[in-house]
Amino acid sequence: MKKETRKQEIIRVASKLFKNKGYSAVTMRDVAKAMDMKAASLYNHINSKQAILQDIILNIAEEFTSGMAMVLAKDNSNVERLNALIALHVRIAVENPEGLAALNTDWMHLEEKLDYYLQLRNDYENNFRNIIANGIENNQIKSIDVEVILFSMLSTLRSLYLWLPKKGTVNQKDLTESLAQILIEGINK
Amino acid sequence: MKKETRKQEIIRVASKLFKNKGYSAVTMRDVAKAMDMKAASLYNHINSKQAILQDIILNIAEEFTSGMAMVLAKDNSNVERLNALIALHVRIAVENPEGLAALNTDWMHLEEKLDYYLQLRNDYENNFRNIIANGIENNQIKSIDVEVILFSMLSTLRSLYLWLPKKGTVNQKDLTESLAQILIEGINK
DNA sequence: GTCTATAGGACGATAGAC
DNA sequence: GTCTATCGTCCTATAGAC
Repeated sequence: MKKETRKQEIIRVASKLFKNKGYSAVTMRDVAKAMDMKAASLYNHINSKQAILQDIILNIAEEFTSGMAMVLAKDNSNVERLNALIALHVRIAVENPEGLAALNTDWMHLEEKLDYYLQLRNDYENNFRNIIANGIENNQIKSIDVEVILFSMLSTLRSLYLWLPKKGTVNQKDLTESLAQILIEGINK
Repeated sequence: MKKETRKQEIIRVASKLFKNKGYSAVTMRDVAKAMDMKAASLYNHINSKQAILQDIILNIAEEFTSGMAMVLAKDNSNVERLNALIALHVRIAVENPEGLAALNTDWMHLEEKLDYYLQLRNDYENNFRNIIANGIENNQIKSIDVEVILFSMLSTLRSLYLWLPKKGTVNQKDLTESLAQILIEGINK
């Protein structure tokens, strides 16, 4: 494990604050206070408040993009691919719940990088949708409105960051299996 | 249908802006511009920006509370109760997606009314959890971690506001049925 | 690399004319 | 009920000393 640079520390502390109050409500003075320094000093390490948001959101968005590429690279069934995507979301949520919060609630405050982010998100959703649609075509998944299935799965997976911190230390494998069962097999007996 | 007062109009316009940028990023000058008036004039109808947020969030929170009370008043099975709660969330999301956005993303910016909101939300979640737990006890619902089921269902239902506007006019009954099938029966064939 | 000081503007809200 | 003018405060970011 490499030692955390001052810049990385600022970004980590800022993402925690962003999670609690949102990007717009967090001031550079808040970040500085949490870092035990003055706001002006932050600018020796980062270029702007906006640059912090970009760093947080784009790193995670690109992690989802490469995760999806790996899922699609394997020659698995559609249901197996959905299971792999559930594991991907759980892993990223466990590793960086604060960053995920910013991605989910503050992406609209991106400025120059907004279009790039939206493109990544759109591509990801299209790939997710195609897996579901293929599953329905091949009679592996129930013939329910693709958009409703996509929405339901993504809503749950995208909300993991809200819920994980409450659980203390989480057994990643157990959670992935429970979620897979609920999202794919349902809860009815 | 009673005629909308100027105050109600301001709150409706503000909730639309809050949905797009969040409470903190929306200024009273933004609200005034959208109303085609000057910021100072808003204060003849509302007491403060905070009062607008309170009105939006607490009205919806109380609607969920009374909806839950009605579900619990009927002598139905636990699975039937879950179906009724799905219908409740769909109805409120269709009626007021902008208000739901504020409730979901800006509740932490409530000031005096924060504790009251948190109490309503906590009570609602406890009732929801008990329905699931009773269903498991009575062998109607699969024996999966109650918290994971609760989280999964609430995540989907609470995200409806993000997704409904994309669908244009929604058939409320069809959506409720699709969601019920996915959330309760699963997607696997 | 941290500080003090401050530029330059936006913020919520009020006063008072009409 | 809407306006103009403005108060006092806070914002991001920079300049320059140490």
